[in-house]
Amino acid sequence: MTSQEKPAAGQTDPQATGPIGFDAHDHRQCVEDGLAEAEAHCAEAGLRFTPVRRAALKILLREHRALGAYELLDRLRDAGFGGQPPVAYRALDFLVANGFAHKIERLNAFIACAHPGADHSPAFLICRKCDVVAEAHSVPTRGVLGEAARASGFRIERTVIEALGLCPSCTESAPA
Amino acid sequence: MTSQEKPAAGQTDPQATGPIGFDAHDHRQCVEDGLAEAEAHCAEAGLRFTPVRRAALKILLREHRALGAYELLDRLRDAGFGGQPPVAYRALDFLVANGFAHKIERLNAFIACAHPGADHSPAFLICRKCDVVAEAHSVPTRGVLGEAARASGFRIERTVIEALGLCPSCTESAPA
DNA sequence: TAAACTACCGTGATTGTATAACATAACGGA
DNA sequence: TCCGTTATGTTATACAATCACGGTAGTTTA
Repeated sequence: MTSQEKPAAGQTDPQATGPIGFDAHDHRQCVEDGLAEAEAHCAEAGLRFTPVRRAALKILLREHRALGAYELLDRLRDAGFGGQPPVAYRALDFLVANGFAHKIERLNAFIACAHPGADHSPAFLICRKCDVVAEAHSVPTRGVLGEAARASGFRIERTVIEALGLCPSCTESAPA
Repeated sequence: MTSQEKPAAGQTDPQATGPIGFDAHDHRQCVEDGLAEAEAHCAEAGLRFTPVRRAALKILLREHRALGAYELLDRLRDAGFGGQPPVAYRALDFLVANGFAHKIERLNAFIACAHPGADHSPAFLICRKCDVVAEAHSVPTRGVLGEAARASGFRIERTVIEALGLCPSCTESAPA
């Protein structure tokens, strides 16, 4: 784990305003927005937004980067929840299934959704140097996959679209 | 593991002609082609196509589906090579680094390249029912990732493009 | 009100994936 | 022949994910 300009190791300062995706914004606000959004969506859909699930989402929102399952588990334990793997994985399953978080396959890690509420197919830009992750939208029926699927009669259900490389700021410090 | 129209469990008959990608072709031939292609490429590029690496590629070519690292390891052990994880992973690293095989992130598994020789960015269609994998070409600078990268100044180095769903034949047997 | 049901949570153990760390053997050039 | 590089073998361990079991709390049903 490379935590660079973070105020405290292991626990990000919720007051901080820092880079998300690749541009800056009010971090404190988006944690609250994310939780409120999830709360509303669950209430409407009859889903149970339980304490563990809420805590897990809060941790992911605060961090605003991809977190491994065991990292999340550590923090859940610190927060007074169960400390065994299934505790984290069940919460993550719920969050991912309902679009509040995404799994980054390349990293075997999870990140809070940057566009809560929307039912979408995400695409990610992942910086290999500073671990920042930016989320964009993709359209499964377009692009190479869509063409190949149409041509062969394949029915797409989910897509994994991820790019690994250097984010703008890391590109400057390590050119060529 | 769901091996459907395979003649023997665990060990594919090298004489068989069966579906690859989603269409049929001469399987025996493509194993030999793949090995010959790799051999030639290594000779030209000054790479060492050692016995383990050759055996690993042969196993992947024979199977023609995504194989887990430990599955590959078992077969390497059966073939008289070292039985510890790094043996498989180092062979896989070599094959992937030189484009003779690809990793399917979604499955944590590896598959022989279907277009040997070409330096390319692969995209995959993965059937969740029969585990067949089809390989297509993608162009990193196009599509959602390319647009997002250009817009933000991100420099793409590698991409992971995978679709999960139902292949043509599985779609028929399980419609809706 | 009590029984039955369901969904969620906690825990222990296990399997699968991947790499670190270190020692040895094989190859190639000075 | 010596030496540096590369590949392999081996041990151990970190990290990821799931299985299986039992308990609990809330709801439904009678």
